[in-house]
Amino acid sequence: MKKNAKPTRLEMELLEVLWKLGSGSIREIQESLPEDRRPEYTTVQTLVYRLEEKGAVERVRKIGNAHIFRPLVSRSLTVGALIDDFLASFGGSPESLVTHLFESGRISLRDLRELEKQARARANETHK
Amino acid sequence: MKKNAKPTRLEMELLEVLWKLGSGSIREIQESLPEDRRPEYTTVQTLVYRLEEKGAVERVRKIGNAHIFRPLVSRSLTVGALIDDFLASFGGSPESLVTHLFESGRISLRDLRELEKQARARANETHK
DNA sequence: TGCTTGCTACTACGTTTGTAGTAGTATCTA
DNA sequence: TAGATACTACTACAAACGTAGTAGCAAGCA
Repeated sequence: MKKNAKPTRLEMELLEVLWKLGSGSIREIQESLPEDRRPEYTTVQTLVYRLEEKGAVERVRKIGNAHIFRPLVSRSLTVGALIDDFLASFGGSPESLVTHLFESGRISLRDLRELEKQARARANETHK
Repeated sequence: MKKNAKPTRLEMELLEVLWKLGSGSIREIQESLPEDRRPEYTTVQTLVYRLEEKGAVERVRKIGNAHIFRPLVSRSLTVGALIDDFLASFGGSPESLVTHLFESGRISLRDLRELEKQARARANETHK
């Protein structure tokens, strides 16, 4: 997963859980998933094993006979990879994406102004 | 493809070609693809057939013995579906996406201001 | 009109992804 | 300590995707 990490939809859901929990067993991961789409225990297990093969998670210790896993990739880098891939897939620049968000009504002018303000605030903080 | 249309990466590339051309034969579509990743003729053919099954394109007429295809879905609706799906997949709101774009340096404060300005301009036009 | 070339229709196949079952073992509990 | 329970390791499998080959027919050319 290290290079060009791009988890699949379900893998991403498991990773989100691990990022939130810090670490956890298969069972804990499974039970942290939203009940409406919670796969069987062994399905989650398979996914965790695949993430392990890809180097996205690792076993840190055992509790009883259960392995505890933790993420090896950061959320922000992973989301970044997803965004890059997505932008490439629809042949768009970040600007065109934002434009589309606006034109399709997914984000309002007000939102944009607010985001811009926050961005400026963060930029200032960083540079102070 | 009508409901919840979500073309795959390659399907999207073919659709982009058709949106640009208006309509075209398999051969034209294939040759409009960037040379560095241009699949074999029959690969493009398979994809076009699949798009046809999904109702994303249709045959409009024949030239010689070649069928001419044209898209049945609009680019903006399709891109919109992709964006929605993407946002759902990483559990994000449009705002968080824009924020991430900014924080990861994919878009600058200047870009954001510019986009916001353009957005306001378009908004004004629309409401006048 | 016969030949060559291009296109169609169909089939094939490896990989990825989502999904889960099974056999066996380690733990805990009564 | 024997039985119940939980977890592991492994296997399976269908659908979606990317990729392309083959057989046969149709069109245009010599």
